Amino acid sequence: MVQIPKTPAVASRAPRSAPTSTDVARLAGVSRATVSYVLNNTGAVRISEPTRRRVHEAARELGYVPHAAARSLRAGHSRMVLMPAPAIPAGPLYSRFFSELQKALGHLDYTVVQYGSVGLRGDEAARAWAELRPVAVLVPGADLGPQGVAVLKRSGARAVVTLGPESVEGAHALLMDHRTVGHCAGRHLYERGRRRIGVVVPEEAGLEAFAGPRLDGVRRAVRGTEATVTELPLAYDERAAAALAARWRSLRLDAVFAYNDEYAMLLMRALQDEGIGIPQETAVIGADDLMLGRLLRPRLSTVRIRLPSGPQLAELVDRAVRDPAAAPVRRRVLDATPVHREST
Amino acid sequence: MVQIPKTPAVASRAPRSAPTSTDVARLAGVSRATVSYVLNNTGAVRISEPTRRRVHEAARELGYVPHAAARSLRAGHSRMVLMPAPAIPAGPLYSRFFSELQKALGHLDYTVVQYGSVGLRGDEAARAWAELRPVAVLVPGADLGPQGVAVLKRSGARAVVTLGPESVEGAHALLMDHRTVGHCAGRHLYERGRRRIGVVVPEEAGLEAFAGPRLDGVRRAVRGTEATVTELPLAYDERAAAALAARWRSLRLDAVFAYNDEYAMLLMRALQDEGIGIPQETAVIGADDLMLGRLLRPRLSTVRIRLPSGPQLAELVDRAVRDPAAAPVRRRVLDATPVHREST
DNA sequence: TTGAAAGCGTTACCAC
DNA sequence: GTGGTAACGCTTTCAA
Repeated sequence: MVQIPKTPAVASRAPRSAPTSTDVARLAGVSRATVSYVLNNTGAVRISEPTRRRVHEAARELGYVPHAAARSLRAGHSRMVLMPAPAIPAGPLYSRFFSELQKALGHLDYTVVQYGSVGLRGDEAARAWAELRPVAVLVPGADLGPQGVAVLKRSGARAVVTLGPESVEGAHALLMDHRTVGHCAGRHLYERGRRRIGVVVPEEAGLEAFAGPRLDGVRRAVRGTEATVTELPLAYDERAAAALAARWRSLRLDAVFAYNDEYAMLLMRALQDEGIGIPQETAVIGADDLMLGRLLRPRLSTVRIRLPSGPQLAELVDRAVRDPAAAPVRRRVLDATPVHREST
Repeated sequence: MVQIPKTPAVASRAPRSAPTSTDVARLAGVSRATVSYVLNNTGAVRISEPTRRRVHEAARELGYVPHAAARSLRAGHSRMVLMPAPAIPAGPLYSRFFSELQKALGHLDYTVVQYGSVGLRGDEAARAWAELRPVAVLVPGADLGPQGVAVLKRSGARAVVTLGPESVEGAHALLMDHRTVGHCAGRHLYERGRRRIGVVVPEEAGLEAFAGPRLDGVRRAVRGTEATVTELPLAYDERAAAALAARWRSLRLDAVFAYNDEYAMLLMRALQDEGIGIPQETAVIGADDLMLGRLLRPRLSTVRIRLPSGPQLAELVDRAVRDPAAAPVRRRVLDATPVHREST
């Protein structure tokens, strides 16, 4: 029998485990320290050119990839920015916003990671995030309490930023108050002479966080006037829309804010099928300014929403990370403007 | 001068760094090993009830959160499933698919993480992912070559699954061949007597990966017949659509496959504004079966796309992880069926 | 210019 | 039952 000596590094075509810097060092005939110096381009230490080449060569040959966990364990910190992945599929507005933010943070050399927090809620989720020891955490929505913020900070997060309706003790807050959207729509309708305003409230789960404030915003917009606001629960579904349209005239409404452009299209179609004149008999306004709305006939009036730009927000995060002791930022960032087209 | 001894654990209300299991052990008056046993509920070792309580108490008081990096470094593996975050905002179909998958993997006790790979491409991206030592990697699109797969596997990934048009050497492949979608649309139009078929090709960046195959699919569907296929570049923009509609009659087409329902709506609107009868003069079909299409008049025919269910795919990943030596799976998973409504 | 060694937070093996 | 100790892969200080 011939014994084949198995040098770990060259054992076989399918090595049992990942090559380490030790393997690289061995192959290059240098110490682990030297490998680290070369691969990280450490400025303080000069390594001879031939050595550098040998190290690089060896690393390439072995397919060496540094171990992020070991590195950040040693360093005591990472550059990971964590955000929970949205539980419900996000709309185009939000998706674009996240994409941009991700890119901008990437340019600042952060690694952005979306964490799929399945069933976790509240402090449980915060603990799960904290296990990864992110340098910053961005949390949309209201999934995080003061306790959660404390947990994250204690475990090394230098910045916790919430994107939501309310600010949370200890965290930076980008206030995205959807009441503004409703307020904008409500005022637009009121100014155009409408007095009996319906507000669509989606029945789909996960939308309450937006729907409630938008409704509330409309109420505020007409508070102290003679105008009335009627809540209209609606499922995103043709039958439900038809049913609502069928009893529309009995509701005696002269306008409706349809939550967003998609619900607006759904409802508008149903109202038109019912022979209700838009905007003469009922004015319809949506929100989000999707391309969709421009294509409808009549063209759909809407509320345009502007979220903070990626680079702007990225810089805020970066500043917060660099100076964790600074006072928490508290900034309104949801900008809403009415876009008047033909449906109102 | 009175020297205040700073026990790290109780130093101040704002500890400089995260509490470790050492801190918990010290506070509970036990060893680190015992802490580990208690907090991980290690079955093999029996710990007295009072000790357990003391440990839990201490952990709670300090707000102790285990350090994932240290844990997985020690364990030599993690349960992280990594997927690159989509560079362009994904549509509702894809978003829903990912949500479901994430949930299903979560139930199998995997941690799903979307990695924001900004400008990284190909093997560079693969290396960045490999640094995290994920147990499995799911890659949509064609961003990964055989080299990349090799890197990932060498660094410990037990399963690499691609979701895309082609299978990659060494990886499991869920083949999502969008030619099927085009083929489905093309055949539908042909069967309904259409012979001069236009195919919208979006000009937006990032869509080529889908648009090309969909176009190709239409070509295949009518290969060997007298039918012709005309490529129609189109930006997602009212003006572009109007311009295309203006020269529509000169194109002498009797049908168009509009890439998806959104482009279909855009084009259909422009054609209608031009006085072109749908479906009499030109049949229009979209894809993705969005709610949108049902609301248009005429109701939009479409191609319904079914992706694999979350639990199904999660189980595939799990199996692959448990048996990395098994032969790579290679399965077609994109199911397309025509939905005939009024526009064709 | 290079190497030896310590230590980051965990867990698992083996004594006590 | 409980506690010491080694080891995971990496970086960095110090010494040669």
